[in-house]
Amino acid sequence: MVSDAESAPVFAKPPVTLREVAAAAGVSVATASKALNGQGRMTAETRERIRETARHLGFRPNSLAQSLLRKRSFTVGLLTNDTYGRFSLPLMAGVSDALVDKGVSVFLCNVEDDQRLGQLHVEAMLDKRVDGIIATGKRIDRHLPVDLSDLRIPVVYAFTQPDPGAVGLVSDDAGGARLAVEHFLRLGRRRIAHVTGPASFAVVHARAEAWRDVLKENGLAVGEPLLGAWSEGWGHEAVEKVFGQAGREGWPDAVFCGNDQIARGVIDALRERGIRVPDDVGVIGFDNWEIVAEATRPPLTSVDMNLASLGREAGLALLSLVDGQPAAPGIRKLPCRLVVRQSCGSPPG
Amino acid sequence: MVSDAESAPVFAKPPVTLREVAAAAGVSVATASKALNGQGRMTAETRERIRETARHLGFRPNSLAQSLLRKRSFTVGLLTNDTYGRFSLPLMAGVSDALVDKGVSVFLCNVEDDQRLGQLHVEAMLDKRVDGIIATGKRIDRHLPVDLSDLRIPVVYAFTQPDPGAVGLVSDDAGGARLAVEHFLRLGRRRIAHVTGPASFAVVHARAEAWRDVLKENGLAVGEPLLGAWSEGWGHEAVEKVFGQAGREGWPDAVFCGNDQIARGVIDALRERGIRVPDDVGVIGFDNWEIVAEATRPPLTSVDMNLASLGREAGLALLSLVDGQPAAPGIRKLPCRLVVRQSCGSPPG
DNA sequence: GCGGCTTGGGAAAAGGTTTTCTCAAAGGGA
DNA sequence: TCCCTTTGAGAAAACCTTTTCCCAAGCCGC
Repeated sequence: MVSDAESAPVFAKPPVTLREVAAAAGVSVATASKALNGQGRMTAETRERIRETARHLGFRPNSLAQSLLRKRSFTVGLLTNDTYGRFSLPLMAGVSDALVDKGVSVFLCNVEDDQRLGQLHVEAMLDKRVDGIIATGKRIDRHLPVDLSDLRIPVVYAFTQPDPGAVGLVSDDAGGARLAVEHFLRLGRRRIAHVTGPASFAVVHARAEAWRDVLKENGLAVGEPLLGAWSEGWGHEAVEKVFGQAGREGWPDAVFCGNDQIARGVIDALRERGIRVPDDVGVIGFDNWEIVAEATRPPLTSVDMNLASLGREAGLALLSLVDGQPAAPGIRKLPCRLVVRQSCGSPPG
Repeated sequence: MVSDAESAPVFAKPPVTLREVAAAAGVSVATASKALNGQGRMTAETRERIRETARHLGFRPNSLAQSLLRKRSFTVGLLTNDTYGRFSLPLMAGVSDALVDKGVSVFLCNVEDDQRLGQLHVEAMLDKRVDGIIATGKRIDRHLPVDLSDLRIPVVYAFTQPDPGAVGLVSDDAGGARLAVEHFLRLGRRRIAHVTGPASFAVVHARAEAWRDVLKENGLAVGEPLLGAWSEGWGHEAVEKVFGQAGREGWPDAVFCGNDQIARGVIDALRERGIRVPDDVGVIGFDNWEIVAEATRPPLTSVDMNLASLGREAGLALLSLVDGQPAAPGIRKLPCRLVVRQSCGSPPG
C-alpha cells in the first residue's frame, strides 16, 4: 500500500508554523494569527481564506509558544503517594475527565513516601510552569511528603490532608456511615455492630462516631466499635469475637464494616459458622470496591465515596483558582452514596 | 510567625528570569546563560559569580522557553484505557520512575474506550509537543481506540497491542505459565488442571499452550483447559465441574489458574468441599495481585508479570527512541516471576 | 477639496532561553 | 613596534505566537 520510503518512521518533518500559513495565504503572521483567533478586523473573505489555508496545511498552534506568552500552560500536576492503591485511580480519572475538555493536561507524579522524589517532581512541575497542583494520597489524615504551602501557584488537596488555609476536598465519612446505619434501621435491624480499621486512622473515628450517633438518636444500645486491621483476616477474627460467645440472642443482626475487605471476611466467617447473610445478619461495607463487593456471597452493599466526583470537583476547583476566582479555603466534604446489593435483605414489608 | 501579608496566598510574584540574574551579576544574558550551562569561555570567577547570583536569586530556567528553542519538551504522554484497572497502575509507576530522574514528566491520559477522547488527548499532547507517547491498556491483544501509527513522534506500546512496525513490550505469558507448571512438577504434582478466562483473550491461549507443552515435555497426560470468566464465581464453578464427579483418584492434585480471582474462587470452593490446600491440591494464580493473593487461605502462590519493570523498560525504550537511537521494532517479551506463598506446599523432601 | 473617521492589514515587541557571530583587549613573537 | 592569536564577553538571531500600536487608503460631511 505505502511505499517503503513512506512507511519508514521518519520523525523529522516539523510541524507547520503560523509563519508558513501566513506565507501561503499571502498575509502577515499578525493577520494570520488574528484571523484564526477571531481577533482584529479584516474582510470576511480574508479571514476565511486564511482559515482554509491553515486547515489545508494542518496547522496547529504551538502550545509552548502560546504558554510562554500567556503565562498559562494549560497544564496541572497531580501529586500522589497512592500509585498502587485503589483510591487515587478513580480520583485521577475524575480529575483528568474534568480537565480534558478545557484543554488542560495532567502531569502524573508518583512521589511514594519519598521526600526527595516529591521535591524532584514539584520542581520539575514548577519549571514546566504548571498552572496549579492537585495533591492526593491514600489517606485523608496524612500529609504528602512534600511541602506545597508556599508555592506561587494554586494548590488543591483531594483525599489527603490539606495545609492550613488551603482548599481541601474530602469524602464525608460520617455522612457515609450514617447512610449505612440508617439503611439497616430502615430494614428493621436493631443490634448493629461496627467492625473497622486501626485507631490510627481519622476516618475510623469519624465513621464510628456517626455510627454511635445514629444509634443514640434512635434510642438504641451503643457498644464499642471493634478496631483492627483493614483486612479480611480481621473480619474473620471479629466474627469469632462477636459470634463466638454467649447465646444467639445477644448477637447483632447487622454488621457495619469499615471497608469492603473486612466485610468480605465477616461474610465468609459468618457463612462458615452457618449464620445466614442477609437473613440472620446484614452486612454493609465501605469503599464500594466493586471487584470485592461483587464477588462476596451474597454481593455486598457498600458505601461509595464517589471518588471520581471528588476528582472532578478538585479539578474544577483548581481551575477556578487558576482563573483568579478566590475559593473559600478550608475542607469541603462531599457526600457518599450507598450502593445497595444483596447483603442486607429487603425491608420487612 | 509570619505576618498576615505574607501568609495571604499571593500568587502574583513572577519567577526570576535569566535577564534578572544577568543584571544582578552585571553581565549580559548570553554570558549568564553560558555560565550556568558550562558553555562558552570566561574566567572562573565570572562563572562562579554568576552561578552564585543565580543560586541566591533562586533562578530556575523556564522550561517552556527551553523547549521552544530546543524542540524537545522533556515531556511524554501516557495513554491508557485502564484507569480503574490494576494493570496500568504498576506500569505507570514504572514509567514515571524511569523518567523522573532524567527530568521527563508524564502526561496521564485516560481515554477509556472512547475514540473522541483518544483523539482529544492525542491532539492536546501533540500541541504541547510531547517528545513521545507510551500506549498502554488493559489487554495485551487489543488496540487503543486511537491511531498512533502516523505520528511524527516516537511511540512505544506496553501491555497493549502495538501497531505493525512499532516497538512493543509485553509480558511473557507463556514463560509465566511454564514457571507455574514447572513449579508444580518440582513439587511432585502430576495431574495439573488449568482453569482460566474466556477464549477471546489471547493470553488465555498463550498460557494454556505453555501449560500443555510443559505437561507433554514431561510425558504427562494433557487434558483441555477450562475456559470461563475472570471471576471468583467461575473458580467455584470449575471446582464443581472437576471435583464434583467421579472418584477421588481422577482428581487433579494441582490447579493452575488464569488469574488470582479465579484461584481465590477455586481455593474457597475446595475448602468448602473439604479438600485441603495445599495438602490435597496445590493452586497457583496469575497476576500476583497482592491484595487478593495475600488474603486467600492459604496465601496464594502466583505469577507476577513484573509490570513495574515493564513500565520502566517502556520508558527507557521511548527515551532512546527520542534520542534518535533506532530501536528494533517488534514485540519484546519480558519475563514473569513466580511469587511463592503457601498454596502449593513444600517439596516432598 | 479637505479634515476626520473607519477599515484592512502590517510592523514590531514581548515572552525566556540558547547559540552563533562578532569584537575589543591583551598577550606573544619577531 | 607591529602583527597575529587567544581570551573574555556581548549583540543579535532564533524558537513561535499574540497583541499593541501604527499606517495607508477610502469614505463621509461640509
